[in-house]
Amino acid sequence: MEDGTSKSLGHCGDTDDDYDVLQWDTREDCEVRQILDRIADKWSLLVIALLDQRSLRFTELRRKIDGISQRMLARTLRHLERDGLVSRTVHPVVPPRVDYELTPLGASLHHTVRALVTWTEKHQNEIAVARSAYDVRVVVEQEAAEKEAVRREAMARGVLAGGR
Amino acid sequence: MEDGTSKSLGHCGDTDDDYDVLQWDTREDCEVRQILDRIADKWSLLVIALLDQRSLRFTELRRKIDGISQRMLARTLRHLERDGLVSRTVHPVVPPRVDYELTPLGASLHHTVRALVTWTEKHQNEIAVARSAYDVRVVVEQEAAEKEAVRREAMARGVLAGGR
DNA sequence: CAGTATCCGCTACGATACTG
DNA sequence: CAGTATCGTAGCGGATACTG
Repeated sequence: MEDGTSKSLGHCGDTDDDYDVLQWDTREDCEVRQILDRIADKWSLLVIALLDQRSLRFTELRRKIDGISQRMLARTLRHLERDGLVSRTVHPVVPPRVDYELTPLGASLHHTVRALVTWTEKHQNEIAVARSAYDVRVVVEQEAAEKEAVRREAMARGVLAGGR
Repeated sequence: MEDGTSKSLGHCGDTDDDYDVLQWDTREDCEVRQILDRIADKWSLLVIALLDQRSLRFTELRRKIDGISQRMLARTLRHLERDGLVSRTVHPVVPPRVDYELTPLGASLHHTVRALVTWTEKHQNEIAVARSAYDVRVVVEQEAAEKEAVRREAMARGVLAGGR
């Protein structure tokens, strides 16, 4: 619907008095943030990765991406098209046929996306281990806290009893 | 939600009759998808990128990340901690001091995150151009469609008038 | 300072129905 | 087939208040 791209800026990285080595602006309205949020959303990564293999039709994408609704696929594709990452080709035949493929810009992104996916695949076991370790720690700490509470209460009662 | 299928996972990439070169499972419940969604969310990328510079305290992070609420920062940090990407160190002093830093695992991710950010910075102008081009196209097409509609209506009325 | 707890609005998203 | 339009809902995320 609306779209707040009224900002003229071209590079928004060097303003605050308090910034340091960070090479990238963290401000909310920064264009980089916006683009990043768009690219790194739930479906875009999937679509980009799939389209790198070859161009695909709407329904092919739909079938390949488990759990996506037409709505979200259409939305995602339009966003990617708008950002110039994906091109849309309508073949005037019946039944209608629409092909999606990565633009050169999109293809250049894919290299990075692939790296991210590869990293995730490579480390998913470590992450799984870390998660269970964390979950165990939380439970243990909770139990310890409960015992501590009981102990204190008992002590307080002891003091009370002694003071009478 | 439900998950009735007894998957022989361990590696979940090769089941359907219709799969191709894609090296990564697109299914919703796949662990890779879940991890990706977590890493690539609105704040995680920021936090990881910031922590690569040096370890930071809670409030330092809060101040550096424009627009984040305590709630989201705490949430994000706990998620990252749970996934073993960030370590949390409590210094028992007053006032309390808590340092966050990347674990080796988190540091290895950062390399990839950095690549993503760099790509975005590099191509933000191209994307901006693509966007305005797209927006113009949409407006033009809309206007054309409206004129077409008017034309047809006029023709229809003409036919009606002639047929009377 | 470094959080957690509570409330709550907004919108992202899915399900469904309809169009060219 | 390739979408758009409409509606209902769940949960993301912000604001505020409270704790250790």
